[in-house]
Amino acid sequence: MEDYERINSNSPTHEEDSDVRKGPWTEEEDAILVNFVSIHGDARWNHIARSSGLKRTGKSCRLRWLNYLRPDVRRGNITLEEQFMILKLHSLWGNRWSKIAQYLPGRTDNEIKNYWRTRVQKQAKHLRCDVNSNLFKETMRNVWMPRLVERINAQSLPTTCEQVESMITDPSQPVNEPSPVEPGFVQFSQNHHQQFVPATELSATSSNSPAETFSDVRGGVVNGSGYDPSGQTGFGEFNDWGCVGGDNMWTDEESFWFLQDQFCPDTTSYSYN
DNA sequence: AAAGGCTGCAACCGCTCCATA
DNA sequence: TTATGGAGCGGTTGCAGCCTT
Repeated sequence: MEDYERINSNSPTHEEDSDVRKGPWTEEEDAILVNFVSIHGDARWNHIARSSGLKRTGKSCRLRWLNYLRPDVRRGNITLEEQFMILKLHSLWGNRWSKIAQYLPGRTDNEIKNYWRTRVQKQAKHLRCDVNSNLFKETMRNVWMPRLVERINAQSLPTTCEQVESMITDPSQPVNEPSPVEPGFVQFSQNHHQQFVPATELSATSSNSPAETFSDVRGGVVNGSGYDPSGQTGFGEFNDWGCVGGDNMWTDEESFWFLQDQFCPDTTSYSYN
């Protein structure tokens, strides 16, 4: 309790002292919570909130622990495999963030939700379509996801498409979810961690997949908007969204026109802004 | 250099579900 | 059966830091 009193020693009034604290957590609060959970375990959050002396709600303590303080929380950028998993699992389950998070070890539902809102929905916005629209789903399924698989396989040493498919587990074999590999899932192994991808989706990565079609048309001209990729010879790597990366990174507008050309070739009324 | 806009993320809110008395 | 409290979930908000003008 001394810790908490020290934290809040600058509180001006007794009335305010009795208020529940909100907002960003301090290092001292984090230390108190970590110490308390290490002794008493991560359950009964209201009890923890009261007993620890933290003037936080149980919900706030739980959230802070799960999303930030938990020792197995993974930080850093979302990997290609994780991006693929998010796209795929969201297509299966929708906004079931906690369920999706179960298949991304160390990632929290909050992190995945933020990723979806800030990255994926941004792309949908640029396409002037809803994330639940057929256009967007087609874009995900036929461009972004196959491209992600290509890049994942390119990174994995040396893994061909056939080798990836061979990693599909026997659906008849009983396993515990979410790890080891769930029946019907494919295991990617990279950077000392593993990811699991529903095997049903790997069929889209075969040699006849839309990804090949996509590759074939790289550098094609997209008309009607002032965008002229014909000047961009020698494309570099495509980024996560099917756009060219590196020095030849496509802008959002360029990728917008490219994707429109792929999926709405007959439409000329769209505009980018 | 400064101001305003934008982005990404941490945290909160409200609701639902579930266990227990 | 119903009331109550705790836990968990998805949606939303606030803000720090970055970017653009």
